[in-house]
Amino acid sequence: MIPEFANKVLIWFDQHGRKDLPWQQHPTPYRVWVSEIMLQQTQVATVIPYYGRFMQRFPDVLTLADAPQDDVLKLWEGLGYYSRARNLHKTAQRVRDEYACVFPTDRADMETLSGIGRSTAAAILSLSHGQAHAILDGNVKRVLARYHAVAGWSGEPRTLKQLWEHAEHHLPTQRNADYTQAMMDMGATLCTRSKPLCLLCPLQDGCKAFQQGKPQDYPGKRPKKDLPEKTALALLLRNNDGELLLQHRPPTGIWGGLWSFPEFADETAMADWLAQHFAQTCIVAARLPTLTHTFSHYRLHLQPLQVDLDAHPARIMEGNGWLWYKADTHFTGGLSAAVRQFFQNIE
DNA sequence: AAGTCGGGGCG
DNA sequence: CGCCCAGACTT
Repeated sequence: MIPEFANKVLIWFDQHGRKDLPWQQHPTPYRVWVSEIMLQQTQVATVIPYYGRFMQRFPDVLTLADAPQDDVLKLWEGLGYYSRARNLHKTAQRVRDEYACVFPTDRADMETLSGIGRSTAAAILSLSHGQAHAILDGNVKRVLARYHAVAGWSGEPRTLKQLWEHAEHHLPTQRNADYTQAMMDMGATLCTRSKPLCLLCPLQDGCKAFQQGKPQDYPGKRPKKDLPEKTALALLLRNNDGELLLQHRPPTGIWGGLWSFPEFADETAMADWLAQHFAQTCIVAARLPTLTHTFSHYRLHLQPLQVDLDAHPARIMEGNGWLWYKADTHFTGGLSAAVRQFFQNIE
């Protein structure tokens, strides 16, 4: 049975929906899963080249599970939210070890995997197996919030609950994969955040926000709070081969698992560290322009200080989370956008 | 300059 | 449960 809402969505999909996205070709759970994780944080146009490189390097879940984490982060470089790449890797290993490389087909089992919550599990099972589950990503939230004039912000539990109820209510028992894709497409191409194309929308008739004449008022906005400002020093330590020291960051926190310049709260901390590791006084060769990086919850001002070593450094720093970065050689670890930008500037 | 995004993790 | 965390991109 296909409810009227879903019927309209499906008719629109047949004419206007996207059917040629890379992950729509051979939509196996693995291929859909990787695309969904990438799409959680990034728009389709940006994801496509990343997805192609990722599938080329990791064509199946076993290849991904067996790869070094550095390789995974390298292909994620620039996408942000690096915990998702780490979760992707971890989940691949669980699917290899606990499910013999075959993704579970039960939604509850799927949701125990790292990085897969209710909506992502539903999307994978819907798009790859046609199972009838509702999704609720940002696009679908917008469509439903407008159609039903749900005013609150989806970060509020009761608003989220209402949206899930609407999503479940409209679910068709047939053509679920097309319906899921259609809802995402409508949110992305028609029911956009600003300037929605209501005149082209198949749901215009029943849409409460349209009737009110103010689709832009939905969904409700996250209450804003001002960002704390933080500052730190980034040490650009150069040895006499012209190589720069990179530090493997801890697995959690900002830029987790990526490689970046050693960071210090102040020059005293930096000087102490240099004295301890290189028996060298801290002679700052250059103070480079401050880099400002904005995260969702604070703004970071990084002051790069260049220090040149006069003696050849001991090689004890190699391995164990440290390396000397050679500008002209291939480096397999992941770099944050800030570090990459920095390297681009000096090259 | 401000808004966006789904899920993890903690108390 | 309620709250905070994470980053590069679009508008």
